[in-house]
This record gives sequence, C-alpha cells and structure tokens, in this order.
Amino acid sequence: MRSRTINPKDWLTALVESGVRVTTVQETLIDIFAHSEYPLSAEQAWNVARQSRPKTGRATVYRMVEKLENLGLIRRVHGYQGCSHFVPTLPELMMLFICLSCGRAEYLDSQPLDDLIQQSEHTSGRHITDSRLQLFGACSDCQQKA
Amino acid sequence: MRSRTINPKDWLTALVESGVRVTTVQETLIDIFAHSEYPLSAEQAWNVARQSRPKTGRATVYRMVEKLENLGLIRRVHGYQGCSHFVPTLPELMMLFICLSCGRAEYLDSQPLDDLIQQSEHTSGRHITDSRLQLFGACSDCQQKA
DNA sequence: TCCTTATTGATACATGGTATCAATAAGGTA
DNA sequence: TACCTTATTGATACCATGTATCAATAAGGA
Repeated sequence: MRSRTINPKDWLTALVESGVRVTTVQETLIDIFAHSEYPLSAEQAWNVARQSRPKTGRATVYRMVEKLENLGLIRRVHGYQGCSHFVPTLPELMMLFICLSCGRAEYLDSQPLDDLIQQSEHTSGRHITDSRLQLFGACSDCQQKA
Repeated sequence: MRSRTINPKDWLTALVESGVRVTTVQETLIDIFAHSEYPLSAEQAWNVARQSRPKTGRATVYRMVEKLENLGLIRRVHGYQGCSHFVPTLPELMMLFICLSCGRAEYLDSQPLDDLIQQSEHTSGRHITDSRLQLFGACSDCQQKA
C-alpha cells in the first residue's frame, strides 16, 4: 500500500524552476524529507541536518520547510503530536494514514472519497477546493502484533 | 445542512459528571463556545470572556479548552489559520466544512464516508480508530455571491 | 576571476501555550 | 447560616515554537 515514488532530483528541479538558487542546505533538507518514513517537524529536520552539516541555521530550516510546503513537495500532518510535522507529497492525491503505534505514515488511495466529495458538491451548492483527510489507527503490521 | 442541536446545559452536566465543581468561568466559556458560529481559539475565547467577565485569567481559559476537548464537547479544527481553533462537537459523528470566504463552520453528514472507511479496513488489515476529515471551500451562500 | 545579489546563520524577538502558587470560592457539613 | 476543606482561579514567570533582522557568505552569470 506504501508505494512511494519520490525522487529528490525532481524536488531540486521544482525548486530551481521556482526561481531560487541551489544550495547545499536545500539538498540536505530535501534528502532528509524525501527519505523519512516518519512525519518530521522543522525542529527534527534541523537536528538531523546538523548531523551532516553542523552549522545549519534553525531559521534556514524553517524557511526551507515553508518553501517546500508552498511548492507542494511536502504536506502537513494534522496529528496527535501537533500539527507541525510533514511528509513528502505523493504525485497523486492521496489520503494519509498515521499509525498510532509505530508512527509511520502510509498513503491511501482517495479516489472513492474524491468521487464522494464531488457528488456532494452537486447537491449542496458548496464548492470544495481543498481537503484535510487523515485516518489514525494501527497499521496491519502493528495490528498483527497486538 | 447546519442543524446544530447544542445545549449548554448538557455541557454543564457533562462537566459535573466528570467530577469538577461548577464555576462561573465554566458557564461563561461553555456559552461562548456553544454559541459561536465560527471556530474559536483559546485566545479568542479569552478575549470574548473578558467582555462579560474582565478578571478571567488566560491560563484558566486554556485549561477549560483542554477540558472541553478531552470531554469531547469541542473539537479541534485543522485549518489554514492554524490548528488551534475549536468548534462544538455534534452528537453525531460529522465531517467539518470550513468556508474560506466567510469562515463559518458547517457540519456534513459523514455516513457515506464512514461506510467507505469501514470497507477499507476489511481489505487492508488496518484498524482505524480516529479520523480527521475536513473540507475547505466556499459555502453555498458565498458561492452564489461570487 | 570578479561582482551582484539571493541565501544563510546568529541573534533577538514575538506568539502560543504551560507550570507555579497564593488567593478565592464551591459546596458539603454542623 | 456560618464554617471548613479543597478544587479552581488568576497573576506571574516560564518554556517552546516559530519569525524578523541583518551582516556574512556563497551562487552563478559576466
């Protein structure tokens, strides 16, 4: 169910196309977010970044996180541990699932849900432009262990 | 679509049953949250509360908000303005809709969605215990004006 | 290689939320 | 009703997370 096809190179390309200069901090942070299986906060990303790049500034990381979010490359997780963690965005629109036991983020096909939403738009007169759709629980691994 | 049946008296009852003493701050805050059409933050609730009760303490309001949330009487809105706003919880499980134009919160029937989720549980081996389901866009009023 | 300028990192600051603790007031009891 | 115990409150100080500022640095075109 977790078929992530995230290519850090594409992220760099997206950044360049947004008109910024390519720096080593960017590459470091892109790598961190693109490869983490767990939602990361800016603070956590900062800590990870300094392991390989000790002088990395805190503000810089916060700025990068904001930029990555604005470009749609990472996506905020609205969870129990707060709302300041991020996961990579998949190319397709997918629903997030967070395992409360192991903390991992999984992506679920949200097509049926999208259909449902589109249907309701017609009948209600509302116009839906964005959604925040997340599920919490136990992933199948953790479910089996329990 | 917005059929709110919230009774402040029930909230007081719920508080009492949770084993706390009934105070005037509680009544003030319950009234504020139960009657607001817009999601309110603790800070906003504090400001409103002080209009009728000037000496109300900030920490007290934060404490009450936490208590009301724990009792399930109010519910956190995960939105664009941050994740620190709250709306009254309806007796039934409903999906939240926030109008990005007027800011009002509406409640949508989430039964079809619940069915969908339950279905996916069977096929995936996951166990879903909680969900964060919110939609954003323009309500039918704002949609017509545009 | 040089030069311009976006980006960075250090610092100070703002905001949102929490811990502490003496003063207050609920509400049971005599 | 007055009293007493103790939960709750409000003021303050505090902490954590995020943002503004600005001189120093480094991208990358000329």
